[in-house]
Amino acid sequence: MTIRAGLLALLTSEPKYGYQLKSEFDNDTAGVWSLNVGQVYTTLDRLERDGCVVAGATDADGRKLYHLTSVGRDELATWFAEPVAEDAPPRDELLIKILLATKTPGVDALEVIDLERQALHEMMRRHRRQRLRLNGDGDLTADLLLDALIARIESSLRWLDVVEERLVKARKSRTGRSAR
Amino acid sequence: MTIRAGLLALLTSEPKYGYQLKSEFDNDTAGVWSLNVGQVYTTLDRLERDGCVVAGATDADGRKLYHLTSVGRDELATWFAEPVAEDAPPRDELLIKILLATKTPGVDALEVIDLERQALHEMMRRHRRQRLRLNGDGDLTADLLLDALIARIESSLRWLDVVEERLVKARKSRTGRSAR
DNA sequence: CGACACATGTAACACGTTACATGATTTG
DNA sequence: CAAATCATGTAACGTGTTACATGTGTCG
Repeated sequence: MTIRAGLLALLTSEPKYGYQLKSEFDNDTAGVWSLNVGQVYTTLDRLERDGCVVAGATDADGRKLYHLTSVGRDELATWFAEPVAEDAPPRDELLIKILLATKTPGVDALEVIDLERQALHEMMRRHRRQRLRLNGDGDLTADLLLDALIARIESSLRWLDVVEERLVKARKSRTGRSAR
Repeated sequence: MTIRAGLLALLTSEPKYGYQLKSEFDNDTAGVWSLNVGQVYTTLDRLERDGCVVAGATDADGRKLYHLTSVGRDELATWFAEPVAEDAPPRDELLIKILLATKTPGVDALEVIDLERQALHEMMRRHRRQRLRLNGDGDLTADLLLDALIARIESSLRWLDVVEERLVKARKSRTGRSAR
């Protein structure tokens, strides 16, 4: 739904062609969620099939321009009008993984936590570096996006600490009992 | 990948049947990511096709038991050994939506933010209520999961505040200029 | 000239999701 | 007895993803 709605959003201002949509989406998400071009075309096909867009005339350079229809406009309006956080949160691989790690025999949850922590730190470093690079570009969007990503990672890191603490505590009390 | 790996993880301790896997997964994720039973069976089919599990004999009650194979064990080990946060973060609908809302003509980003904020607050209330209910159950996992979800929502809410602030600031400076 | 960005598409597949069908067993 | 839970499955579909094929234009 994300990409589909994203393309509709990009088409509201004016008709655009596939490759252009890819570039704009990439820019608007600061390159964080770069699209595979092929996917833009397949998604456009589906949008056309569903009557959300129509492929009008080509532009001066022979590029096929897609126009938003009223159906598409409606779908987009609905997307903006309905909150994302409706029911269940999206399945989060990190959370599920850690929870299962604590319950799976033969898997040391503390090791998994450490691994994920390192990867998150690396990710955060990358984001911070990118934010520094962008600083001064005046690109508000990119800045906001990076803020969100960094904040989310920090939240994950704090959570990993909490989980680790509880595991260590549980482990200590267990060895304490068995060592008596 | 999440469900697939999840089923493998649940099968490490002993052979299990489909319905059992569904219940255990639901429990392990505190009902937050409840599985559709049908999906368990289709995923098991795919796992069998890929040689990760084999359907052995049925148990005393005639339920089909799936055993983990060495291939499955390997795949699971790889899953645990590779960090989730590898490259790009998962496409986040909320972030993309807000970013696009600020750039889409005819859409009031402040309204969208407000809507999402309300939904997030509602979600958080639900999680907190559930955490209170569970308190005393001694279910460590559920508690940890709810902690993570609440923390994530708080992080999203803070971010929405930041975005709103910047938008209001930008809007003010614009009207200030035009009103002169 | 060679590499790279631009530009459009197709084929195949993985994963997830929903809805439907069917029947046994348990329990209020 | 009726309803709910247990239990297994199938069919159809939507989205996303990758890899591949193909061609034009541009720039060093």
